[in-house]
Amino acid sequence: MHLTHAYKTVFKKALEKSSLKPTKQREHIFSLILNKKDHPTADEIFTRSRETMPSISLATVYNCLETLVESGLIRQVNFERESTRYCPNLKPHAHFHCKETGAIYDVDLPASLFDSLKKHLPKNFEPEQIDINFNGSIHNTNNHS
Amino acid sequence: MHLTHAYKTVFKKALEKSSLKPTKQREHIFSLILNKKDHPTADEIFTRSRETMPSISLATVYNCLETLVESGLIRQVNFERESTRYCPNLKPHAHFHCKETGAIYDVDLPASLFDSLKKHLPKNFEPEQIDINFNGSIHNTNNHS
DNA sequence: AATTAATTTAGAATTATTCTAATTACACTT
DNA sequence: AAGTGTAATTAGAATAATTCTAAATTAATT
Repeated sequence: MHLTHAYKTVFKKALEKSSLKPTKQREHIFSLILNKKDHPTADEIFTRSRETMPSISLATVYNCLETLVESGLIRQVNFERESTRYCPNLKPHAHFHCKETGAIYDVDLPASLFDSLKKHLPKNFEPEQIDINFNGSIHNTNNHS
Repeated sequence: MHLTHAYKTVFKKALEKSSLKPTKQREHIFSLILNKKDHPTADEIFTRSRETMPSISLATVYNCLETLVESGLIRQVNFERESTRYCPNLKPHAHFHCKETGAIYDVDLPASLFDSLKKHLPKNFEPEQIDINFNGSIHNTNNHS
């Protein structure tokens, strides 16, 4: 679990811009999220963290996640009232939530689609974020060969 | 707080289709949501219910809301991990959440937009519901007259 | 009227998250 | 190197929305 040099720079810059410190714990959690992009919950991140940093606490995990979100390095993803999940994909995209497995998939979307969504808002509405969540199931595509 | 004849029929039909009973409490809560469409939380609905039905319990409010959602009469609306809110608008629409006031506004969207969203899913992904949530603020449009 | 099944109810339990207060780590000065 | 100040981490308590449980009520059916 390790950040590449490039990500290390991004990490430091992003935190310092909000005058936050690039600590061991923050870096550890960020690298965890970058290296397994399965939209883990805080608790899952806590469990994974402990494998390589046994002294970290759950409160720290929550704190670090908050600072990473604040500094724009990761995004929160919410489905209904399930535990918040975390996503390092910063491109414009939506999420698909499989109601059978609970898994979450990124769905890339063109920026133009977000633009046409915005066009439907009254002129004085200023959106900062747009969340698009699909909920459904994933069919088996059987090959009858 | 009263359902029109038309809505009473819709209400009964929808519940009976899922073999649920059109009880006083369910009707009361449904009419409350229809008559003040401000996306109330369960707790707000509980408080409002008590004004005219003082014996209703919070558990019943949660139960009724669940059955109303199940039978398709109302929709749940979630923002981040805030309390779930309830919405009787069944047309395709999105929600705008004002981060200053916490208010939620319906944003009507053409069905075509939902269709083009769906086109970006892999072929075996079967969406059942699409939630679109804007988060932002509402500007003052001053009239310099 | 008796029986049955569904609904309502009060309160306990659960769970994700936030809060609190104490400790630790670190940069900066002397 | 020791001292100071600030931010970060930590453990555990507190909070809040929701769900669960088991008993009581209601309504429909025999």
